[in-house]
Amino acid sequence: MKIATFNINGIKARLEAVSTWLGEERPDVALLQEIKTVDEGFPREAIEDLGYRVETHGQKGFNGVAILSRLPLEDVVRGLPGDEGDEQARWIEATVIGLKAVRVVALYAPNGNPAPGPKYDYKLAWLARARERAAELLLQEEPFVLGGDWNVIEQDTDAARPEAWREDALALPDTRAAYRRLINLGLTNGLRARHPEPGLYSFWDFQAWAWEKNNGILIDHLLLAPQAADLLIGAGIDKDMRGRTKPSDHVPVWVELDA
DNA sequence: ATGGCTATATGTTATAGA
Repeated sequence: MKIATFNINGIKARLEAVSTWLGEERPDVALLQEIKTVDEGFPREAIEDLGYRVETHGQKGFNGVAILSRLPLEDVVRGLPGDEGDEQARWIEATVIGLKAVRVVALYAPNGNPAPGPKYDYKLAWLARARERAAELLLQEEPFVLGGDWNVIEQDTDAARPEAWREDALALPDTRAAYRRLINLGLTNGLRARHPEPGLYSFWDFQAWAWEKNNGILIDHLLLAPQAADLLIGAGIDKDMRGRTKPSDHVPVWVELDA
């Protein structure tokens, strides 16, 4: 079961790029972020025609996540628990029925800038809620994958220019600490389990020739429960997507599981 | 700090992204 995460930065602008990618890479499951549309605005038929089931959790203009799957989906749940007043669409779960059942989450963590401030407070609270949900899922002792744009630069080697991010909400010590508290529940970073080397990135800014200068950061991650890490076969980044026509500023990151 | 690119909707400008 190949599971990819991809922040597409708007499905309306990215339908062609996403369709081409699905056809070439054939992920069994695609966890999408920043669909930037309400559910009714998602081009469901176009994706279904490619052989994918579609489950969305959208909102108007910003955010929004989706799960695309060539395999059956069960028990779809929308929203991250822990704050009834949170109206931002950043979390959707489903169980994928492959050779084994795998619970997957498509998530879009808050950016959090400017920090300090209310947006940063929301980010830290959101990461704490994600940790609580992960702890709940771990109690079930079944395979799961938390895939998405975590908006966290885990360590300086995940940025081409770490000094440029030192004061940024993506790399501040409190951000890294909140992320580590989640990882330390016992989750495995699928890409890093196979590729620990520096210089791997999943985002390059649209501005200032970031792509041309390879000024990137790694912030899109698939975090595996122990029962999913046991099934890990391989992992990678579809880096070439960033150099194509009308790209997203993110590229897909994927894992292959024996499931 | 400024600057600058992209997407969306609030739409000939503002907001958010990272």
